[in-house]
Amino acid sequence: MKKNVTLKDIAREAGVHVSTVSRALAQEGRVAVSPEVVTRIREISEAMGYRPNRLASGLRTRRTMSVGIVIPDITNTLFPPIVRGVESVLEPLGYASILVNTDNDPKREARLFDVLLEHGVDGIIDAAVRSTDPLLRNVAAEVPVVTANRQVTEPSLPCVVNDDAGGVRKMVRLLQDRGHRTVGHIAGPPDLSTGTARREAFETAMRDLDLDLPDGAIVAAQRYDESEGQRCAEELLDGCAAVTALLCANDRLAIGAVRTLRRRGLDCPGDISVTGFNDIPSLDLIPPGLTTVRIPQFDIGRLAGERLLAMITDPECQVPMTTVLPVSLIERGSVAAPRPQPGNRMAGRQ
Amino acid sequence: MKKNVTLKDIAREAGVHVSTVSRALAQEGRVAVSPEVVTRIREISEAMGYRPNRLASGLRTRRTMSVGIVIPDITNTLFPPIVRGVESVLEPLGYASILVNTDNDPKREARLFDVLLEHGVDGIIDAAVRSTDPLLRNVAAEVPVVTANRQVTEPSLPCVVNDDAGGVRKMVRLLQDRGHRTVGHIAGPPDLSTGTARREAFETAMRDLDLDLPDGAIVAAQRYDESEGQRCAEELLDGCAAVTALLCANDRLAIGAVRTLRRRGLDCPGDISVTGFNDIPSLDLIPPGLTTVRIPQFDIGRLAGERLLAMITDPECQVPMTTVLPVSLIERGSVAAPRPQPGNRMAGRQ
DNA sequence: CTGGATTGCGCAATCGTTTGCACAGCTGCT
DNA sequence: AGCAGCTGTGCAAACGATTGCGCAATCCAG
Repeated sequence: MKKNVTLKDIAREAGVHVSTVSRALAQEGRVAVSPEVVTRIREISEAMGYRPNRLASGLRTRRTMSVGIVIPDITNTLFPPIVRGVESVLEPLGYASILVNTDNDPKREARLFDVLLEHGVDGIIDAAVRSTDPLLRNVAAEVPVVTANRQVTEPSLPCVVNDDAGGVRKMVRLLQDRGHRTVGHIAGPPDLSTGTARREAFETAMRDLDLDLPDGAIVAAQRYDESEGQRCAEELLDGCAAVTALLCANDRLAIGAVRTLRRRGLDCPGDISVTGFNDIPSLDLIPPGLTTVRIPQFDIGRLAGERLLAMITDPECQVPMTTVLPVSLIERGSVAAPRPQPGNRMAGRQ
Repeated sequence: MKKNVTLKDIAREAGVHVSTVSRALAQEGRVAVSPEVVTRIREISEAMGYRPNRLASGLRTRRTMSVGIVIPDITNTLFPPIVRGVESVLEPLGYASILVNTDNDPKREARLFDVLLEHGVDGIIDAAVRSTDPLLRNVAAEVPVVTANRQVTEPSLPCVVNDDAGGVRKMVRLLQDRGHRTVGHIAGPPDLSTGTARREAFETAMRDLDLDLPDGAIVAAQRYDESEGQRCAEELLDGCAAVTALLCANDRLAIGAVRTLRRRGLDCPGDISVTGFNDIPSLDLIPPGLTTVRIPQFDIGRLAGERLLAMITDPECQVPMTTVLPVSLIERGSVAAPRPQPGNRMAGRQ
C-alpha cells in the first residue's frame, strides 16, 4: 500500500509553501495566487498524481463531499431509479453516496443515521421516512435533509413527492369510465405518507364521483409487498363481495392481489379489474399487464438531489418545502368493464 | 447545525486527559485504563451523546470504516441482492458502503475509483470489473480489492464468482435430455469474465455431449440487456436456421430473445426453447417462465464481503484467490422438446 | 520621490483522534 | 532500604488540508 502524495509533497517539489499549493488547487480562492504559480502547481500535482484527502479537508472544513441516501431496501425495484436520479446530480460534482437500507426497522434506521453522521455526510436524502419520524427530526438539526417519494406529516422537512392524490383520482375516474361502481382499495401502510395520501385521495374521489364505497371495501396493508397484497385481497373479497375492481396503493400489492384472484379461480380483468401504482421496472412484462400510475422515479431522485445540493451549498437558501411531481396513467391489460351479470363471479368461485 | 461533542468535551467533563478518553472508549486498547475510569467515561460519553468523528480517526489511522461497492448499474436487478449480501456482513460492524455505478464506462469508472480513494475507503468490492481492467490493478495496489460475480483474467485479485461453467453444462445437458441437438448460444460481452466463461463452457459441453454446433450458432452480445438479446437472436436465427433452442448467457438477453421469437411469430417453447442465466428477481412472473440457472446473488456479496473484511483486518492474511459458488437449475416453461417436423418453423416465419 | 493601497505568498493554528513516550506511584523482590 | 518492573495517566506530535493574519514587494497617484 504505497503512500499518497500530499500537498506538502507538491509544495516541496514546487518550492513553495503548502498553503500556496492549497490555494492554487482550490478552484476559487479569495486569496490571489499568481497565474504562473497556479499553472505550475497544477502541472506538478497532475504529474505527481495528487489526490486530495477528503478526510483531512473534511476535518478542517466540515464538508466531506459525501451524502447519505436512506432507503428501505435496494432490492425493491422502486428505489434504484431514485438512487440513480440523486446520483445524476451529485456524482458529476464529485460527491460520494453512502447508501443504507433500513428494512423499515427503526433500530436499524437509528444505527444507520449514526453511521452517516459519524462520516460527516454533507446531507441526507431519505426515501424511507415514516409519516412521523422523530429520529430524522434530530438528524435534520445537524445536517440538511430532504425526503424523497415520501414525506413527514408536519412538512417541516423539504420533500420531493409524487402527485399521489392526482394519480389516484385519475385511476378512479378511469375505472368509473369503464363502468365500475364499486371499487375496493388495498391501502398502503398507514405509517407511510404514500399509504395515507393515496387512501384519502381514494375516499375523496369515490365520494366526489358518487361511487359506492361499502364497509370493508378498504383494507390497509402492513407492508408494501406481494404477500400483503395477497392477504389484503383475500380479506377484502371476503368482506365485500360487491367490488368489481381493486385499486391498489402500489404495484407489489397489486401483483399480490392478482395472485389471490388467480388462486380463487377469478380472472383479471375478466372478473375483477386491478390497478397498481408506481409502474416499477419490468412491470410491463408481467401478465396481465398492470394498469398503473407511472411516477417519475428518476426525477424524484434528481430533484431531491438538487434541493439537497442547494441546501448544502447555501445553508441560508430557502428551498421549496414541498415539490410535487406529476404522474401519468399507464393503461395495460388489467382493467376491463365489469361483467354485466354479477352472478358470473360466483361461477368462477367454485 | 449544532456542534458535535468531542473527546475533549468528555475529557473536560470527566477531569481526565483526552488520550485517556480515547483509550477508555477504544474497545481493546493495549494500554490499560483503570476499570472505574473506563465505566465513568463510558457513561459520560453516553450521556453527552458522543459520536466519534470518523474523519479525524481516519486521518490518523488510515482506517475509515467505509468500503466502496462498484457495480455497473443498480437498476439492474442482478446487483441489489449482491449489494445486500455485502452489507449483511459489513453493516453490523459499523461499516458504511459507498455505492457507485460505472454504467460500464471506463471514464466514469476511473473517476469513481478516485472518489472512493479520496474518501479513503478501507476496501473495494468490484462487481463491474472487465476481464482486463488496468485501472483496478492500480487501485488494488493501494487498498484491498475483491471482485464479485466477475473476475479478471489473470486471477491476481481475490474473487467470488459463480460456477458459470457448471451452470452452462447442466443447462446443455437439460436441453439434450429434452431432445435438442442443435443449440444456439447468445453469448455475453467478450470483455466480461461471465461472457467468455459461459461461452467456453457452452462450446465444451456441446462438443462433449456430441451435439451440433454449426457456424453462426453463437452470437456475442455487446451488452447484457434486452435489446442486445433481441438483436443477437435476429442475427442467430438468420444465420443458423437449424437451432431448436437458444441458450442465453443471461436472463435479460433471454428476455430479448423471446421478444424476437414473438415478433417472428415463433412460439417459445413450442417452436424454440430459450434459457437464461442468473434467475434475476421476479423472473418467475414473466411468461413463458424462463428456465434458467440460479446463482446465489446474496451469497456472492456476502462472501465477497467476508473476504474483503479479512483482508482489511489482517493485511497479511491470505484469502483464497478464487471462490466458486454452486449454481442450480431452475426449470420453468421456456424449454420443451423440439418440434418433430422442422418444417413447422418455416410456417411460423411467414 | 514618497506613502498608502494592493498583490502574492508564508506562517502557524486548527479540525478531532490516535499513540509512542515519559513519568509518577505502587508492588514485590533481594 | 533500594531497585526493577508494573500500571495508569498525561504530554505532545502526528495525520493532511484550510485559512486568518502578517509581511514583503510592487504599484500608482500626488
